[in-house]
Amino acid sequence: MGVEGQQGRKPRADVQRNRAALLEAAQRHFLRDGVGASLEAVAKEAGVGPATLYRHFATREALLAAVLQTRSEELVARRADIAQLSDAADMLRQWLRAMEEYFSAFSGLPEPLMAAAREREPGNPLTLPCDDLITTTDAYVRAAQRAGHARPSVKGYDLFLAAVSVAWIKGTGATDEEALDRLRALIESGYRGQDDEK
Amino acid sequence: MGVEGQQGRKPRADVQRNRAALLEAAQRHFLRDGVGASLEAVAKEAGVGPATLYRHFATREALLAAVLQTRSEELVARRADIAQLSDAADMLRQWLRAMEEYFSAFSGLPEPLMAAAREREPGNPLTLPCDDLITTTDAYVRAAQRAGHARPSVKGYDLFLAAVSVAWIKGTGATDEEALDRLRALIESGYRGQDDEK
DNA sequence: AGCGAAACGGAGGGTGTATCCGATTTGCTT
DNA sequence: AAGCAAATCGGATACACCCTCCGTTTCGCT
Repeated sequence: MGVEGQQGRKPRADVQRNRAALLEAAQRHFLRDGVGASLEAVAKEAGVGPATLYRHFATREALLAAVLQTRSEELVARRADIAQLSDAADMLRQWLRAMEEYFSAFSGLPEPLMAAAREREPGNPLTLPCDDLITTTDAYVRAAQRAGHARPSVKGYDLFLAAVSVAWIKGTGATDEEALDRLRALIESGYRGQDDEK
Repeated sequence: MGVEGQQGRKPRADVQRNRAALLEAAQRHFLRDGVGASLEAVAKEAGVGPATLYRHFATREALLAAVLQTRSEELVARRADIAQLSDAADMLRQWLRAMEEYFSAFSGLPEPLMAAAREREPGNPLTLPCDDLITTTDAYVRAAQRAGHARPSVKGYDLFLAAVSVAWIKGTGATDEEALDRLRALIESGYRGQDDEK
């Protein structure tokens, strides 16, 4: 997986400039209107034509993935912090919370995220980050299970789904923070509890 | 809440015919394409112009609510069956499952449903059925709590949210039935477990 | 400064939503 | 059976958004 070392030509200045302008405009629009924001409007605000936007980001998902890059790095940083904790239960809880906040970056983000989780082809730019999150979650779950803080039957993927769900509900704006807290408590109690099935 | 007894004129035949055709076409399209189906296509398949569709159903939600009427009645029937059970825990579990199936009638249905739950105005035709479901869920939760099968801090609304979430995930088509079962188990374990917080 | 490749962006085709208004259908009356 | 007025219909239309083609412009290199 070596990087092509030789760059036959220096990248054009306008390319970088436009890309940056597009990302900034997209971030604003995604924040305000959710992931369904008008790409036409994004292009206009960035001062470029529609074609330029599509040349830089072939699909809405590609643009979304690029905009999420920053937040993704924040998440990695938080993951490093969390890894410093001593209690496996705390680690899992905080990791779930960090994921949930990541999923809540823009309203409607859970939708394309789940679509990415569905596809096994790497055609979707969101698939890779998604898979990474699931794997990480599974590691935290296993650690919690070894410490006796999680039921053996729970999988990392399950809690990934739970975190996406909470983020989805939050994104609909239908509920207050209090109800969300109760839901989080419900989930936590759900993976902590005994495996008492027959 | 008396019905206006006098009908100055017999309702026109074409009105009823068109309404029925629209509902049938809408049902087919919602089933195939989810709640985002093209209303234009629905009108065409029903053999009417777009204006006729909008005259009968002012918004997509109104059409959705009308199409859901049938399923809503099925749900009421199941509720009667469930009320015959002896075990409060069984009742709650089966009611949650029945709701979840109702929410899964069409792909994407949870979205407008949550939007309806958000609005306090009865402008949205989905708000009323929604409120009814929450109230019913709360009744089942309370019964389960009295029998010691549910934590006291859980509210009906919480489990309504949980059921909507599971339906949403199912609707994304990203997961197999196995993962959904684990998620349901997680939720059940969540509301059954002890209230062991400090 | 000039050249060729790379990038740009406006124009345009396609789909979907929602509304206006002249034409049509319908139920009722005579 | 025929006519009337009101209710209903549906094509035409305005608008928004997505996405792509292609002639024009910009940029890096020499």
